[in-house]
Amino acid sequence: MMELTRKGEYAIRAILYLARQPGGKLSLVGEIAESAGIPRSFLSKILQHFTRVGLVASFRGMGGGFSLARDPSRVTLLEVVEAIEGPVLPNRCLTGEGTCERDGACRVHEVWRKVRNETVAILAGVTIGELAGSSEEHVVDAAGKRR
Amino acid sequence: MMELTRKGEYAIRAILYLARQPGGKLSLVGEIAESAGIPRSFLSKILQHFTRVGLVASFRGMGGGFSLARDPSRVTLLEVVEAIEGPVLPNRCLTGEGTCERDGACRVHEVWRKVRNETVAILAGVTIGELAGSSEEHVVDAAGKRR
DNA sequence: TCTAAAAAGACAAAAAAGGTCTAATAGGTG
DNA sequence: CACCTATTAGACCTTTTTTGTCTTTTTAGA
Repeated sequence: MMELTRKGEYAIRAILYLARQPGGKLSLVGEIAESAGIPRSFLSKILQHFTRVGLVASFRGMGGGFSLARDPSRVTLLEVVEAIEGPVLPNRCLTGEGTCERDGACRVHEVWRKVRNETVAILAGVTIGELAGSSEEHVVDAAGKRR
Repeated sequence: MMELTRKGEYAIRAILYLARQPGGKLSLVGEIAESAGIPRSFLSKILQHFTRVGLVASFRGMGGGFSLARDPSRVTLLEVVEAIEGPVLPNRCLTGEGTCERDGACRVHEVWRKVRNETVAILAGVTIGELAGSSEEHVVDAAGKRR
């Protein structure tokens, strides 16, 4: 349970890719897609969404491309994930749209709220900058040899 | 993101229903279904699964029905949820089946592990007995304090 | 043996995930 | 301006998962 979708994973990979580029440099969809192993058209959608939401900046035409709209150290993992997957809501009753087991004072409800709060706290506590951190840590890639 | 499926919700409701019955009493599928607002045939499948897993005991024929196989105070919410939804794995890379962003030392990985651990701890820390407890106990608190 | 239950398994509709394709739009450049 | 390049928009499609239903079989008791 509680799996991130492929789209979510792609989104994180793409953002990390952008975060690793030297400031100001623009990346093309195709470039990101190939490097991160993401279907190109699908990635296109994801980036468009990030752009609409303001997490990513885009430029059209020759010399165009994508870049992070903010400094990686000011973007949390929570933002990235929620932008793509929607708010963290482990249980429908937290949305207010239903009663999870029909009693007014549902205790299960509380448990899920706790789970959500913890999850949000963890995801909000880590930034893309930290995650992308200079891979002096050695990137020896098995499949997609990248520079 | 991270939503419990309807099946998961039904499962919790059904288990809570059983937990509230006087010890030794058997309940019929139809009875549970109606009382908890669950489609009967669907619930049937859920109960069958619980039975196979050993969380619920079933008896056929006249006078048959279902009951919890253990004391409610010895069944955790984690068990119930995992029995139906599978293990708590917020990210595929935790399963070992893929690399979430292809670097050997993936830091995102660590974050998801933290999320999983916290979630598991919370769900394992609550028993069905506590959740089913007679509602006299009056849950006052907003933040999650449970007397 | 008759009846009341659960068990098993095939089937199916609906929704979500995962992805592709084409046309439109905007920005540079000669 | 004409042309090339890259994103944007949106229609479309396939597969998988969810959410069920229905029918037949098995088991147990009276």
